[in-house]
Amino acid sequence: MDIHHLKIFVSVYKNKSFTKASEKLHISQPTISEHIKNLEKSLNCKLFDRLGRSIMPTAEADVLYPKALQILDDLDQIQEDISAAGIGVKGKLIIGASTIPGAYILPRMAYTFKKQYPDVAFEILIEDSSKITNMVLQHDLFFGIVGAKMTSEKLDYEPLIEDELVLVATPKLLPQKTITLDKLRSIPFLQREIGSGTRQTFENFLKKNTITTNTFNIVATLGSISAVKQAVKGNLGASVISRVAVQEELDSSILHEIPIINMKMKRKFYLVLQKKRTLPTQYAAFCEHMKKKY
Amino acid sequence: MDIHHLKIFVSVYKNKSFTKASEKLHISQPTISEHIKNLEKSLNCKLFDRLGRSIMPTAEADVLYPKALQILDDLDQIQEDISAAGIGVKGKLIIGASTIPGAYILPRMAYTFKKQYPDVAFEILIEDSSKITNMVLQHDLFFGIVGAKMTSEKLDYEPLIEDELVLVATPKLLPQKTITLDKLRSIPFLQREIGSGTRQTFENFLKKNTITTNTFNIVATLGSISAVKQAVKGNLGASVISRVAVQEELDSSILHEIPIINMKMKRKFYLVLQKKRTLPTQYAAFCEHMKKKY
DNA sequence: CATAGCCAATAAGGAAAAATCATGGATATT
DNA sequence: AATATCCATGATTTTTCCTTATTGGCTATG
Repeated sequence: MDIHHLKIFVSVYKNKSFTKASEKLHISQPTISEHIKNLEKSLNCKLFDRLGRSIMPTAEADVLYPKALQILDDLDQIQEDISAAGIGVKGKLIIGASTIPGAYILPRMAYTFKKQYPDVAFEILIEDSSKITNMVLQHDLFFGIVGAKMTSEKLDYEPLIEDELVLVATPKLLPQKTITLDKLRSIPFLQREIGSGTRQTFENFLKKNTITTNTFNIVATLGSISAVKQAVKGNLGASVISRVAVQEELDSSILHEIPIINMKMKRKFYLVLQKKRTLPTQYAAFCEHMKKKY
Repeated sequence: MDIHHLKIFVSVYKNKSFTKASEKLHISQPTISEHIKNLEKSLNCKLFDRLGRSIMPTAEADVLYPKALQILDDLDQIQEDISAAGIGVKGKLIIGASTIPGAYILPRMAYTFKKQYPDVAFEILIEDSSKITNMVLQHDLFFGIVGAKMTSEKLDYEPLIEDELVLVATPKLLPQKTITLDKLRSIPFLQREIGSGTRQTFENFLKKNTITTNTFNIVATLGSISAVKQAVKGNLGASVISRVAVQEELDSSILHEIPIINMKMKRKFYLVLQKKRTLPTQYAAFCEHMKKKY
C-alpha cells in the first residue's frame, strides 16, 4: 500500500467516479482503475461496486476513507513540521565551556541572546578544554568554548574573545604602577592548582622567558578562581588572573592591575565545532550572536 | 514523499548507517543514498550529516523520526482494520419490506438472527413493494422483501417465502367447510383499500376467473390488515387475508379458513437486491439466514 | 605516515512499475 | 435504437527503482 494509492482512493471516493478522479488528479482513467484494483488486492477486499455507469463504495471503503484522509493529513503535517522546525529559534542550548568562558563570558552572552530569543533555554556545562573538545568530537555537544586548540581535521576553531592574564593585587600590597618579572618573584604569590588552564597558560608565558614558578614566592595554591580572588582581596598576595574574571574588582578599584614590563599574556578563547556537523537553528543563531558581539 | 522513503529513513535512523539499513531492507546501499537524497530534497532539509565513516541525524531527522514511525504504524493499522471490518457480523441492518413481510415475517427472522448475532440492530422500513424496490435501485437500501416483481436487469429476485391468501371468517358467520367462488359473492365481505398489495393480489386471482369485486357483497373497506382482522373477528363479514397474518387466529380457532373450491391463491415474497452490489457482512449473513430458514 | 578497510556518493545500465492511448462492453439518456 | 458516458483491458511508452562497479573521503593499524 502506498500514499499514491490512498490519494487516488480518496479522490475516487470523494468524486464517486474514476473518471472525475482522474481529471482532478491529472492522470488518465485507466491508471485510476489499475491503482484501485491493486489497492483492493493488497487490502484483500472490494472497495467499489462497479455498477456500469456509476460506482458505489463498499462498507470497507467507508472504513478506509476516514483513515486514509487522516494519514494524508498527517503526511502534510510532517512537511509543515519539518519546514517549521528550522524557523523558530527556540529550544535547549547545551553548551560546553571551560572555566573562564563558562563563568564570565557565556552567562553574559546567554543573557543578551535570551533577550532576543526568549524561547531558548541554556545549559552550560563547565569542564576543562580537553573534555569539552572530546565531547564535541563524540557528538555529545554541538559546540564548546575553549582556551586551548587541539589539532584535529574534524574540528573548526573560530576565535571568539581576546582575553589577557593580568597581575592583580590590592593597592596596599603592590602600590607601584608597574613591575618587572624579576621583581615579581619576591612578591607573595597565589597560584592555581596544577591542571588549571590559567596556571598552564601563565607557565607557558614564563617558559618563553625561561622562568618557572618554582622561583616564585608561592604563599598558597588554590583550587578555583574565586578562591584566588578572595585570597588576593584578603591581601595574602598577588596573582595572575584572567582580566574578565577580575574586571569588576578592577573597575571598583578593590584590586588593581600591575603591568609586568615587557610581558603581554594575551590568549584567545575559541568556539570549537565539528566541521561537517549541521547545527540546529538555535545553535546556529547563538553562534552568529557570539561572533557579532566580539 | 512516499511510504517507501519513510521506511528507508526509519531504518537508516535506527541503524545509524546507510549500509546497515540496506542490508536490513535487502536493497543496495546506493539505493538508500538515492532515496534519502530524494527525501531530503522533497522536505527541503538535510536529514543526516555525512561525517565520513559515520552519520549523524540532524535536528530535522529527530523531528521526522517519531512522526514517520507513527505513520507507518497507522498504515499497518489500516490493513488490520480493513481485514477485521469483514469479520464480525454486527452493525445496523436497514431492511425494507412491504406490509405482510414487514409485520409478520421479518420480525420473527430478525429475532432468531439476533439470537445468533447479538451485535446487530434492525431497522425495518415498511413501504409498498414499488417504493422498496426503487429504494434498492437508488442504493438507499441493500435489500428489500417484496411481494411484486419489477422487471429490471439490475435486480436479483430470490423467492423467500410461500404465502397464500385464504378466506377467513368466524365459524358463526361461515360454518361450512368449503365454499364456491360463486356462493362467496353473497357473503358479507370486507376488503382492503385500493393499492393494498393483498387486494391487488386477490383481484388478480379473480380476474383469472373473470370476476371483479364489484359483484361482491362489500360491507366495508378498511385501511389495514389489523382493521380487517378486527372486523372479521367482530363478525362483520368474511375476508381474504394472507395466511401468515391470521395464523394465530386460525391456530386458536377464533377464525377458521374456508377453502374456496378450485381456487388456490398462492403468492411468493421475494428478496430483492442489486445484482452487482457487494453486501456488507451483516447483510450477507442475514440473507443466508433467511434462505436457510425457508 | 602510509596502507588497508570502511562508508557513502556517483555513474551507467537494466528491470519493474506506472502512465498513456486506443479500444471494447455496459448502461443510462433522448 | 442511437448516442454519450463510464469503467475495464491490452499494447506501448515513460518513468522510477534497483543493481553493479567505481570513486573519494575518512579512520584505524601497523
